[in-house]
Amino acid sequence: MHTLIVILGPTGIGKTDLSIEIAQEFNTEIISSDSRQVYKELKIGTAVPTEDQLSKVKHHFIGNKSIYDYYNASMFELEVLDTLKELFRKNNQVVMTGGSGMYINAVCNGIDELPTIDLKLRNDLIKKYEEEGLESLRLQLKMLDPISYEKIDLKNPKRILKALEVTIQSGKPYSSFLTELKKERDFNILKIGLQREREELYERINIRVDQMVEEGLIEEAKIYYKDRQLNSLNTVGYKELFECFEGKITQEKAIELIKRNSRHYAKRQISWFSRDKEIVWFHPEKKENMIEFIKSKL
RNA sequence: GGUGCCAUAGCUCAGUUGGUAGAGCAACGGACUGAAAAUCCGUGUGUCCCCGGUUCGAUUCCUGGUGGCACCA
Repeated sequence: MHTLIVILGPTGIGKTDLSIEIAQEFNTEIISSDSRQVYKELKIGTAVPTEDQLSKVKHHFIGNKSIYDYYNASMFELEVLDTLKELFRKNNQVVMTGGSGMYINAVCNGIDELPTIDLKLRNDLIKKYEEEGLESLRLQLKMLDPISYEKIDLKNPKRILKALEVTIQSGKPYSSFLTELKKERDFNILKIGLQREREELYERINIRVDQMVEEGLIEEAKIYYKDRQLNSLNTVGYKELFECFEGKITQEKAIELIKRNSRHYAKRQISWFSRDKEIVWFHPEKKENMIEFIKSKL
């Protein structure tokens, strides 16, 4: 039976090295489940594995897209399933590692099919939001899709925009697309979560940000300053430096904010993962215990 | 050594005419179905430096400590 070994945890916890060792143990390859490491232009700020690390184990979904491409969790799901089909021909186990909870869920549980949104429609709705405010979008949603209106976080513009664009594009309410069904996969899934003391995790994050700066994060961000409006660049490590380039904050302040925002991000990841009862938690240094656990489940 | 000022949340500080306290930043908790490193929601977390005194009641007033800062020696 084929097994997907998912190694997950917040940013900076130590997934990269560990997953390489686990992949080596099972003589297999790694799928990255990281929504920002897919962009080939973003290297330093997204902490992609080094050349040395990449040479040890073949990685997929790192640097396979461009920041100028449109990409999302559904596309990731389909592409990963394709890749897994290939990989399972030669390996009974495949490792998937990363911290993007929604991307991991897309692969493990699937997400419902939605129509592709016309770019003009999306921009029109955003324009409407900017000009008329959230209340106007709420009223429209209440009319077009009362079920979503009841269920959705009405203070979150992105949620309302999503529901509206799907409803308008398809002519059917957004809520009618949501099946809440978990898609069956033809492989087993083992979820391993990595945990550390909060203080230790934050210390690691702070140190890593300083390292990124030494490795040239500021120069990397400068290259893409002109593209700062892209969603792919609405990313911790870049957006703060763009503020600095605009003269709004000092470089020192930007680095401080990168650290803080990385900590906040880590916390959000912890919240997300803590809901998933399938995850078995380990300390990142307990590699032997993890391998023992994985083998017992194969 | 003397004089003065200060000591309140993790930090910087406000405040209480005596009824155990609140801002900013930081921090903490949560939500999440194609933008997700995104987006959104919620929460003051406190021996008010210490020992006494006055008082029904002291973080607040008083004595004495301790620590810090400034000035004078």
